[in-house]
Amino acid sequence: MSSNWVDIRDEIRRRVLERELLPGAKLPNDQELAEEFKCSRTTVQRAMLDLAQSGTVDRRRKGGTTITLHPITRTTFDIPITRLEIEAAGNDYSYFLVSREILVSPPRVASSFGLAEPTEMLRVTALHMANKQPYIFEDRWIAHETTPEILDVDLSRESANEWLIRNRPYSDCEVRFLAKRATRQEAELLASDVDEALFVMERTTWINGAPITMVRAIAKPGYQLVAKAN
Amino acid sequence: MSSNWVDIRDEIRRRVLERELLPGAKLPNDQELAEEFKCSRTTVQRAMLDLAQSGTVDRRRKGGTTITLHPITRTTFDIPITRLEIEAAGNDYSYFLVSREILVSPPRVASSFGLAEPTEMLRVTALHMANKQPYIFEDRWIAHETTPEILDVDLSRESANEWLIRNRPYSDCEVRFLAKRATRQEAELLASDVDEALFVMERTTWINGAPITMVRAIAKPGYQLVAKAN
DNA sequence: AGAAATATTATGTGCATGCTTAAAAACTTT
DNA sequence: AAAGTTTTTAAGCATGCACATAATATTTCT
Repeated sequence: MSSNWVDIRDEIRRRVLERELLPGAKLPNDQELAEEFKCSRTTVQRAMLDLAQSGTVDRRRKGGTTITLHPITRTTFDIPITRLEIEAAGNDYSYFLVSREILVSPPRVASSFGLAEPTEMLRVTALHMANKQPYIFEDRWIAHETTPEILDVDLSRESANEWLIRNRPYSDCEVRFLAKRATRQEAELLASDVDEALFVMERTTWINGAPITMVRAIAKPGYQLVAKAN
Repeated sequence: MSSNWVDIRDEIRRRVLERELLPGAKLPNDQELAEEFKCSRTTVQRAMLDLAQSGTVDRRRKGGTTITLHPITRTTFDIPITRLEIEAAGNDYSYFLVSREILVSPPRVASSFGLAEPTEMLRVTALHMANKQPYIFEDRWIAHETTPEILDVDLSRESANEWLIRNRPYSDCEVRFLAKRATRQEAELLASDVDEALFVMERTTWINGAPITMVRAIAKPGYQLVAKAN
């Protein structure tokens, strides 16, 4: 007769779906819910933690628990290592280095790191391919002041992507998604038309405030990032 | 001297960052960690729950806890109601209905719902504006078989977005992000060039298997979706 | 009346303990 | 050796209890 925390969570969700609980509605306190569901307050707490994390309810000390007033769509995306994404889809992965040079970062890159001054950085561009077809074009800036070892890595064999993920963990990461028109170079490498709309995943990482890398993963035409919400 | 769960989580994170724990490494079991941190197993469990949810560790019964072998970037995006997003940025929100008609859904839409047959649906297009400037163009298909009440709503006053969110909760939601070239109509409405690359957030929702709505939110040129990971 | 101090209350966190469950490992049987 | 069975192990779940903390409500003081 008594419930586990999943049952409680699902029952609250059901009440929201059935409109027995409307946005802004106040729930009974944990103690009362525990009595209703014939379980301990700890179990209710566990269910409420989950509902709060998914954005279904708001919890405030003394204020109690309320159904979120303005429902949002909360989605979690996992951005994997490109090689693994390709292999997971059962395709053959290959990679080649397009360019590698040391340059002063343009303002766009410096400002993304929160740096006032343009700095010398290692700039690497590379192409990831699935079944010999272009898949993702990677345009990367690496703060070689923070990660000097990268200068000794043979990037024509191993992608900077993987080397960094394995050897330089980060403490902070900012992700942005955007669309951009294909430049002539991008169009050539990704086998698309110039001016085609391309989907871009941009990631900037730091370790304890020091910049590590900023990468634009520019996907082939038609690429979609999919996730299930809730 | 004893730790709370946040301290434990942060210490494990630190060990990963400092490469004291490498990907694939096995952690001591909860009991041993509890002794190390001089706290109860429950507290360790709480920290591990958080680390598992953020994708830092993998936990398997009997298998124990290991540092995630292939680190991924896990990001949570909250997609708010457009009006609230605009108002939160301190801008003035306005909205107008562009079109409203009943049409047979094209294959692209039907297949997004997982429907084999094309079905009659209500198709609504509308423009959301910030400070009188175009912000997001909304191209929506509504399964009026599932939600007949929508036919009586005055969509020139209230956006379908808000009416649905308030009146038709969903049990399942699929989100996809992509880039598309501006059509002539989109370019006109969003004050962009034809062929400009536009960022699209597409959401499809169901309630217990029955389709509710599919919406393409087509953002103005230059729009970026930003999130902090971890 | 308005400000400051105090009490109240609901959630948050932690502890000790025991039972459940999935999966690996060990063992048996074919 | 392969296949099936049992055992063991480590994480997951649940309980009851106590104290911490933050936000609100109430009272006291000026």
